[in-house]
Amino acid sequence: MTSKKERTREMILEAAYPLFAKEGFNKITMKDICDATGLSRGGLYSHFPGTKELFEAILVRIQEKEEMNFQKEMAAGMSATEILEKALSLMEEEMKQPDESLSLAIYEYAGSVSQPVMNDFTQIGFDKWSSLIQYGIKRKEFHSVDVFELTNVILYVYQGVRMWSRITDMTPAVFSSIINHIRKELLRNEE
Amino acid sequence: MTSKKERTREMILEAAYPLFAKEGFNKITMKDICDATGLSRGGLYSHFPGTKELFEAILVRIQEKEEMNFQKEMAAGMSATEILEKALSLMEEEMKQPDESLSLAIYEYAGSVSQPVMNDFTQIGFDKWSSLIQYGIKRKEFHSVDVFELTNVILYVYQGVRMWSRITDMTPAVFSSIINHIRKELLRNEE
Amino acid sequence: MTSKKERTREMILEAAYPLFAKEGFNKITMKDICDATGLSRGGLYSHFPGTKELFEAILVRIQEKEEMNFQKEMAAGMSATEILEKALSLMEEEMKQPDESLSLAIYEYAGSVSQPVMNDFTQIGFDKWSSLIQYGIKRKEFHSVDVFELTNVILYVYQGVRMWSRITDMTPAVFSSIINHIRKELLRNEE
Amino acid sequence: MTSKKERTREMILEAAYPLFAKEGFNKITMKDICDATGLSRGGLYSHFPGTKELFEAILVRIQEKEEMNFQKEMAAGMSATEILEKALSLMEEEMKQPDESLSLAIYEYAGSVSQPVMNDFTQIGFDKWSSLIQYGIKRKEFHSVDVFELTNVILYVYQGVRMWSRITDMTPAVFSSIINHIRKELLRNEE
DNA sequence: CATGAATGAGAGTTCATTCAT
DNA sequence: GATGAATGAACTCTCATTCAT
Repeated sequence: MTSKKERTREMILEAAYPLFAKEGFNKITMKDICDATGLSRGGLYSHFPGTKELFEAILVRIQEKEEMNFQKEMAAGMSATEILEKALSLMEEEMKQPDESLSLAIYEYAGSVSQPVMNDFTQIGFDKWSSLIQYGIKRKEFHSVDVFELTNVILYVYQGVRMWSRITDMTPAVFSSIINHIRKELLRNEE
Repeated sequence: MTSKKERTREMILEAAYPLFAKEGFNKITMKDICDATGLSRGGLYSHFPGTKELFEAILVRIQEKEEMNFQKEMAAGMSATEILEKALSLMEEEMKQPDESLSLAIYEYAGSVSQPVMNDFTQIGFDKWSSLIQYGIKRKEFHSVDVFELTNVILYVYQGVRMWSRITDMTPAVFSSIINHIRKELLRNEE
Repeated sequence: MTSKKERTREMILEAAYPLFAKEGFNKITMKDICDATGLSRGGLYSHFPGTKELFEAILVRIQEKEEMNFQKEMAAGMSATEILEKALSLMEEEMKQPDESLSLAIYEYAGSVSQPVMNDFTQIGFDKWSSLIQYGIKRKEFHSVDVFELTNVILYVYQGVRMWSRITDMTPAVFSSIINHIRKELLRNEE
Repeated sequence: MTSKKERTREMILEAAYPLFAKEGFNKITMKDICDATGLSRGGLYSHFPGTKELFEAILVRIQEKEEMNFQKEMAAGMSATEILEKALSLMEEEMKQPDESLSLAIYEYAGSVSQPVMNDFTQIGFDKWSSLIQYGIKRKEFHSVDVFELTNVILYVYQGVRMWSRITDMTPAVFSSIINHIRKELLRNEE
């Protein structure tokens, strides 16, 4: 059974997530998190020594979730097309909810620590998509595209949209045009 | 002759730009800008009432520069391919210098004002690329791609890279793969 | 037992009173009160968000004290003359100690908030004196004067003296002449 | 002919008066007076070294006006009753216009200089009323009241009303009750 | 002289962080 | 442990005052 301390920790991360998603990293203070969790100053500090460490804990949780993707499906022999469609749907859904994106917070956080801490993150995303594309090509479901190139395009166009959708009015048509582009690049029958 | 006030104002913007580019919007304080310009508190405040307004002045200058693009070249009848190649070169150059990018600052700034101030910005970029692509298609230099779709991909993959290159180690190979993707989508003879 | 917070709050009010009495409202800064209380900036601000609210807390305490006057004595059937003499003595004492008067501070404070906050104060003073005069008249101890008129005279001549004694040299003879005037207006046997 | 410098000086005093009347002494800054006069910082400073000296210049002008009172009328043999009625009318008018009163500013100013500077002011007012009352008694128009006492009452009840009328809602009935009291104390036929 | 850009001291305010209870 | 009062550093902002133009 998880200890009380452990549960409080989870509760804090849960409560802090929307704050960071909404306001970014720099604007959020320990006081904000006290207010959001209902914990006292001292109480919060006994769990996390600062916003930096707290945010890192949130990142770790996300990373754990991200890692679980595609591997199972590919191992189970699911069709590449099917995996792709599921992934694109999810992507499109996420694009539509910019308020739940940690993007801004991640950028701010990464800018406030000296060294490139997001390398792992990028690597995970890169591997995920690379392996899916290779899997699709091997199964002749996908065009034999340049894997490196298309992976980069997918990764960064997605990041670009998530970011800008927070700060400009962006219609769903934009999201689908992006999704569509990716699909067309990969799938034969869409030609 | 420009007044002294005007010259000081320009000097402030010049000095503040790299600060915002390096640290983003939220982290920069008026004091930082005092230090960077050598002005006193009061002196700086007599020019700008806060970082928000100062940053907006920087944005206006950028926007003015951005607006001048492509139109002249197209009006002069320059080949679409040539314009594209120049633009892609410039893009690649900019990708290599994440420290000079205001991206992070713009995101933070946009998040700290209530509503979509960046719509104009996006519109300008969109129009620029849309018109170039249409121009290229009309001149049979470009594939007859979906203009809306490809413009979006170009815009946001560029923004994604600029942002993400600030916070991860990104090799030049990534930049060229992106540039290459765009080129291939548009130019016939690259197929 | 009163909480620590409560006790600190009282201590602050106690320490701030003489500052306001001596210097008025506008001249006193939160820093002055920090120095007077020995509290740090943050400590003081956690109790009061500014001089305005702090001063209001002082006013509330005074008002609570003021409200208790005369009612008990009249209810107990004490002679009007006796009550009056006690009140006049107190008044004369107060006139002699301009440094303890909040008058200036109250004027400044009242001028710095938008609308008539002192109406309650005036009303309390008015009721107090009105009821005493009526009580004295009913008991045939006082002349049957115009209650409204004499109440106003008493109230404002007192305020005028308190104010003006802060800023000119005023001899005790002035105080007694005022006190004497009030007494003569009310008491039969003084004629 | 008055020099230009002289006229600017007068203009400054004229423009500054309503500021002090409305806001008191402490709240008014040299900047406020710059704005009100349209003068530049340097320009204003070449006339007055600070708000203190500027306000003193205003006080001197007022004092000069005050001094001219009653003496002429009494010398001309005008009836005491008539002089009194004129004075009371003026008083009542002034009470009705608290916004034009410098009272608050004077109190603040006096509190901000170390020594009692308002003695002259008080003396002038005292002499004015004392001599009128004596004049009226000598002419058998006034009751033979205690001159010292009644002069004090008149002076301070007036100051009290002027002050409080700025900060509470005060009906005209209050003003007339005060005026009436003074009249009754002095005039026989009002008995 | 007048102007107004600039200085610099100091007020207001907020929070990360500590520590007695 | 948890609490929340208190500290103190740092930031925003305002003006009296100066001084080059």
